[in-house]
Amino acid sequence: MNRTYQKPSLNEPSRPKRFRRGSGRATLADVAKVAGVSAQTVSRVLNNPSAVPTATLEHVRDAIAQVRYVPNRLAGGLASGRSKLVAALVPAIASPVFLETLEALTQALATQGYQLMLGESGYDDADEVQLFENLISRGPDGIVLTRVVQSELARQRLASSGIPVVETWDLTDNPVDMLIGFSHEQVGACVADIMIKRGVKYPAMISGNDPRARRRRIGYAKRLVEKGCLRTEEDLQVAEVPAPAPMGYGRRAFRELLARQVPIDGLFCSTDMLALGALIEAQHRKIIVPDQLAVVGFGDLVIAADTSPALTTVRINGQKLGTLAAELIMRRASGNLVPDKIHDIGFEVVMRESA
Amino acid sequence: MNRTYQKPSLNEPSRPKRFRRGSGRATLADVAKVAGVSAQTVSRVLNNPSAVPTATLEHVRDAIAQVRYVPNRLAGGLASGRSKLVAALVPAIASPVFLETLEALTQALATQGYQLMLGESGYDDADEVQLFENLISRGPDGIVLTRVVQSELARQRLASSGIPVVETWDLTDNPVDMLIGFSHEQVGACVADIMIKRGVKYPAMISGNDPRARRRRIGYAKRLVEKGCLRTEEDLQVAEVPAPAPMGYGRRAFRELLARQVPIDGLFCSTDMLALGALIEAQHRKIIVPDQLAVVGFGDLVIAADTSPALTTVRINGQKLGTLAAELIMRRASGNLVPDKIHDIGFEVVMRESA
DNA sequence: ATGAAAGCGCTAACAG
DNA sequence: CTGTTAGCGCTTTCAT
Repeated sequence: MNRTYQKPSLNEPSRPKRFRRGSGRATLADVAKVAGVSAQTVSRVLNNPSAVPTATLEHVRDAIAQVRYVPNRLAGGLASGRSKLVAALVPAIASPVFLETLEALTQALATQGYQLMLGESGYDDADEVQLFENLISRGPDGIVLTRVVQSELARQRLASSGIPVVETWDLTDNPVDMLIGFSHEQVGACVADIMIKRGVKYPAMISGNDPRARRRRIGYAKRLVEKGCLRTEEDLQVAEVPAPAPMGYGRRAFRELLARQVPIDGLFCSTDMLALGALIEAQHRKIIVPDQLAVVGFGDLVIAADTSPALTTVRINGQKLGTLAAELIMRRASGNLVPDKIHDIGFEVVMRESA
Repeated sequence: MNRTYQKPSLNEPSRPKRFRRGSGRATLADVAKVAGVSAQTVSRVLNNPSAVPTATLEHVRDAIAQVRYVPNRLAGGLASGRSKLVAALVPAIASPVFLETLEALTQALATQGYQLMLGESGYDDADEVQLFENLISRGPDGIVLTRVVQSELARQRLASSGIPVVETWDLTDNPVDMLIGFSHEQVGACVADIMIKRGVKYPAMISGNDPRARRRRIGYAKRLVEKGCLRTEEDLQVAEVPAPAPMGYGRRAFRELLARQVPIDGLFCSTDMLALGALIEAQHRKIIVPDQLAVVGFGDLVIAADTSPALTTVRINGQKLGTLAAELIMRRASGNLVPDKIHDIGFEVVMRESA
């Protein structure tokens, strides 16, 4: 009998009075009927095959193939409390900065059958609670934020949901739960050191208007003052642009900086995209990088190695970050506690030609 | 009585013998108890408020706030057959090409309370069926593919799942369900026309190795032959690079092309990233664009307007595509049929400086 | 090693 | 307008 299995017609006279039709797809019970076992055994074949003898295993798997059974994980998740869904929230999907993280996260999750839900938070903090509750209502086994939670209310709601949370791309002393990040102030300070080592006299910065870019700027300005390159932090020439900033903003911001008629020989851009824009504008104006102007970016996007001149920048290991986030959550989901809740993954200065 | 509502303790002596503890979070029933109504009424307040008088509405909403009720959509989805989840599959998350589409899709879905699940398919077609079943098992209300389904088996499985499917970024005569795309061959032909109009004598191409880039190439070569610019399609100078191609590949591919010692005065790059790479390499080698070399890209990434010279390219309205995909799926989910299953959204040539 | 029963939290269907 | 009942398809718990 090789015919395709047919679910019993819904119009059979024996159906109960109060009736709801299901999805029409094969269910565990259908497989069980065909295989001549109970639904429970089929479930075991799927979720814990080692508890089932080989003979039964094959038998049931044949039945699964025959009825083209596709599990319903909504039902499974409801029953077990484990949805195998992980939610991630990024400020802007179109921003290339988090792509590497997101990709690593997705891939690491996929290896264990987890699926990513993606949400967009925006750069402002409007309605954090609403945003989080939307995710929580989906019953994810974990939530990854590419930010630190802002409001106290949101913190409480997240914490009381009992769902593992990983805040990333930033450092804070009291994370909601777990944290993977690095110090933006230190990044700024490091870039200042590069400038100073190059003998830069007139430092400037093009900065996105998001909180983290601002903290890189503060670290940068502070160190410049410490080293005597600047009198006060306010003396730093800064052009601020709205995040997420496309390359064109970098060109324009650099023009604006030049228009101030103040000498500039060192430029820190809060993202590589902005740096690329500045580089292009410099080339356009025949300003020689790095001889006349040192340029440093942030992020080490794939483009950074191939600009002309190649961009000196700060690399965040987004892949490591994403993979680690996935690991922490999956470890938690499997019932294990995570020993280290705070991970400072640091950053790396990539010296190339532009500074 | 303003105390926070407490769920009855799980250790009460009256609990049934066979016992499963839930998530510990408040449920509809808890809200109902506090509000002094039935669970059904609470459900109506949430999903169909117009069917409930204002007084009850407020009453229930107070109770919801009091117990900090967050709905469980896994349960809701299971019961109603509508999960308010939409799955999207992109070849590579790190590829900027689909970002605009993805962002528009996410945002359009979010307006109606839908949530995106993101998956990565890769550029090869390994295990399409597996990939799709993974998504299907999550019970999404729709599936958006940034590709056309390849294998017949995968087509059947998708179709028989009954889930609305939107294939995008391509055109085909027999879509699984709905389709939003444009003709890659026509894009290639259009670019050829630009080249010819510019008087290009020695056309070349840098192309990703994915099927759609190849079809753009075919359209390009065909038209060049038709117009007598090339003797045969094989005469086109092509450098092929692996997709998804970062900018650096464009630089290298262009070098490779130049190393062939064949004259080149027109270059079509299968993506803007590749074009940017070629542009940078040209600048590096003092090849004047567009005077000595016309360059045309594809995609109209945000960078394209701000390269130097500004990049002439082909624009796909990713935002429109994403929004439309969301609309089609949501219309279907609300029970309405979609009149037009195939949407050719075309493309737009954006003339800038590079050609 | 396998099965039966109970229930996860919600909504559809029906009845009032 | 509101409540009761019966599932959605699965896993947990317990019994064999």
